[in-house]
Amino acid sequence: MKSEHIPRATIQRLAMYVQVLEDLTRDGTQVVSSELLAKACSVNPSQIRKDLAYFGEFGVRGVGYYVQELNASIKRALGVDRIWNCAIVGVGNLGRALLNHTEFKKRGFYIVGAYDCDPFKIGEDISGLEVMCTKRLKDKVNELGIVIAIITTPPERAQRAANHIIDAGIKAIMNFAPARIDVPSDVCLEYVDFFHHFYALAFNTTLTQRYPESGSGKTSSKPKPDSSLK
Amino acid sequence: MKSEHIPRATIQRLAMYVQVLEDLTRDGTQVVSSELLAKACSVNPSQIRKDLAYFGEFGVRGVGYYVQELNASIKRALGVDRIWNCAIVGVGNLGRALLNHTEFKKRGFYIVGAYDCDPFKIGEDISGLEVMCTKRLKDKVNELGIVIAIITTPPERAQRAANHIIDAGIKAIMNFAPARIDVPSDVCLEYVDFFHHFYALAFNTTLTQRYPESGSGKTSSKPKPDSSLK
DNA sequence: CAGTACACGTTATCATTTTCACAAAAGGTT
DNA sequence: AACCTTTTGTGAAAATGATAACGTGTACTG
Repeated sequence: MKSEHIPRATIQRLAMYVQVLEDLTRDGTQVVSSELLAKACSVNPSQIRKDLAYFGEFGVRGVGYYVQELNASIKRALGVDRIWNCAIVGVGNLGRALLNHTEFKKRGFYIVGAYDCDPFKIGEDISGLEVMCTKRLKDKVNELGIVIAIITTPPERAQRAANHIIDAGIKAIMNFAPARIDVPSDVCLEYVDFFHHFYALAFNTTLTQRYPESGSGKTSSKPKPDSSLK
Repeated sequence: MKSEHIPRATIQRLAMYVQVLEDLTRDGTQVVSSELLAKACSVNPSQIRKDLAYFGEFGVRGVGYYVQELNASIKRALGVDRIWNCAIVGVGNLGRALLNHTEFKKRGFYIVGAYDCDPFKIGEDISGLEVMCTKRLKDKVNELGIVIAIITTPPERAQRAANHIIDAGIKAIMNFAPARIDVPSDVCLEYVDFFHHFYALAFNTTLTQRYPESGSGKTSSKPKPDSSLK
């Protein structure tokens, strides 16, 4: 029913539910059952009910879940019913792409600062944001209300970037650089490396081609529930 | 020791090991123990030995693993010891960013085609690649040897893109669009949505701030092994 | 050339996560 | 107003994944 320890997998699924619920909202669907939601997400219906049970009771027995209400509840549970101000550290290809990515604002993650150690980049304007020296991050944290730092440096400079971030007192880091970094235990850290997903895809594809039997050669991950959606 | 069903988590960790092993290679390290590798990856040493055991015996007792050799073995196990030709479907901000991302080629994923349904984009040249109509994908698959399709369309067009891809006979899809899609069971599908990671970060951060006790408010995921690295 | 320390591979144990199964509650129906 | 259908919430069972413990092979030492 409430808190205790919540599996990481649950959090990831909650994020997925939000995605589907927003699709449903756009479609104008009012109510959804765990069964239907489960199908759309390729998970087990009980799974969904269990996941939600960590945070409270959001459904109506015999009816299902009110789409918008559930969506709002999950977002509140995840802590994404607010605005998170972010700074980007490392203005290379990827950093620029993220700065131009409109989805950030839509999802409540506002990029309010861009930092780089390259003197040639400092002063440059990217979609209305002036690139500043990474050393100035510390001064700007309070002024801009930065709570998340996004590392988009080359791998060899990721740790140094992290050090600046930690020094600036920021407690949440999203690391896009393909390198492991060390941070104090009071700092939250997430890695994004989509090549890991590519590796997984390559592996599954190779498997499927070798043993074309069991569906899409899943390793043992997701179930294959029905596979017939509308 | 061999095959059986391999957990998805294992695959993801293997990808991480590769990353660390390549760092070690650059540093000139010859041999690494499961203990050391484990520390660098924040996992349990047994975990690493177990993960590797799915694929064979790669170490030497009393010594450890030869870094380069192990790296090559893992890559072979994952199926990334070859070149995978990819096509990008959807040439928006994100698609362009990926097209310009040099890391793809380094990792063995060659982007050999770019497709979009917008007439204004067709014909455009992006880093040496001519954008073509998505409908032409089918003709080009064999000619270019495309085996992976990358969807970078807006969410509402993701399913249509997927349909074209399936129709073209491609069996592996990497979906960057924030939308669930349906594919036949013989098609491998992976999702990349880094907002899921942002949600997880937001959640953990919120937790940590509420209950600052247990380290970085981990839900229950990774261990916190030692936390002292060099 | 024994002896010893080390680190892997493997089996066994433990913990967590997922699934199953059912009782309780809501809403509609006769 | 009682009944029936539906679908949630939840505890128990099953499956899965992670950790610990142990035995084995390697290399090094004296």
